[in-house]
Amino acid sequence: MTDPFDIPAEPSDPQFDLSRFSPYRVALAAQLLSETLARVYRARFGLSIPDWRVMVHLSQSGRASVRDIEAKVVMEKSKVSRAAARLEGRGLIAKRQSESDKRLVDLTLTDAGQAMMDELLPLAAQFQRRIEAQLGTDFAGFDAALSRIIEAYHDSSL
Amino acid sequence: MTDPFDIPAEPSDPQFDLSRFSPYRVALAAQLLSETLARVYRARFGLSIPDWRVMVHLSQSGRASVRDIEAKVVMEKSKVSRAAARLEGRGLIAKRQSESDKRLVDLTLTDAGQAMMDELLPLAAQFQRRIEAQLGTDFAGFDAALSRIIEAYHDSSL
DNA sequence: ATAAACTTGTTGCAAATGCAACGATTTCTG
DNA sequence: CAGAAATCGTTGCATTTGCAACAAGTTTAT
Repeated sequence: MTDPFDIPAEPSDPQFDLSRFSPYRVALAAQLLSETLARVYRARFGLSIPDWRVMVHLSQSGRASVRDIEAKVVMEKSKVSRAAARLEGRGLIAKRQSESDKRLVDLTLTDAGQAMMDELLPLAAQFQRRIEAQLGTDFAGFDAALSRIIEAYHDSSL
Repeated sequence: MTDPFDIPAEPSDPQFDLSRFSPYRVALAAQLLSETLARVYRARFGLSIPDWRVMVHLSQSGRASVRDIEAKVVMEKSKVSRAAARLEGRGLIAKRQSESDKRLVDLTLTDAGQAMMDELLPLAAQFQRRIEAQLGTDFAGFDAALSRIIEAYHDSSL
């Protein structure tokens, strides 16, 4: 990927405003949304955000290895591994060595984990609807912009 | 309990898609942008992101207390305090007790710090222009949406 | 067939983080 | 004005994080 600063040079504004800097604004929005959600996850389900991401991914994919999750939800594999260990300890997921490739670990939700997600996912869907309502007509551009950013910077980073 | 691996794993809520969940997408975009920038800050200036935020805020405000920075850039005060200690150790900022209120600490850039920002800020401005170019017509809605999110969740969180 | 190279998941370790507690100061209240 | 309450910045502590190293397993190349 090209150097982030490698664009045609122009006279730079002497006035730089942090509060208008998009990377800062995105980080701030992410932090505020995460904190709001994390409070609910933790209070109602005892889940950290890494825990939550693993659970949600498993509820979608049905079965996944640590590596699958690492790639799909963009978390360090050690973070995934530790989340999986916690969740297994709580009986929310099951871990098994894969038959086809014994390096891999198959992760699946247990019945208890499935039950938790049946309760949790509607709340997440509700939150999503709330955000879309809050953003109104700006949501389309917002979502499109996120897609662009995620695609543009995906390979250049981990 | 049933063996989780006996059952062909089924997604519990086909309606919910993590990759479409806005809080997740914002967090991912923030992470990718932060990693891209953090590489540059660290490689070229030896600054972590907390360091960078403190430096940028000081270059704007000229003088600020830990409390000011905590509020403006939404970082824990201990994080600000430690960043300030690091930066003072490197001679990039100066710390002194405030005259008017002796609980406060006045933070200012040193000449060395100012020189670093004179080199750094044009790169940041360049990066901002690059993002705006990448997002094209979606940038307006994107930026408006960020404003709404930041405002809506600002008080409900920290 | 076999050694080298690579992949996967876990763990040790150092650094970063969040939170609470604290001393020092200032402001509030009666 | 005095005592209580609040604010500010730092620090101790436990937890979390990222990175590198590692064992176990698989693929590649000769």
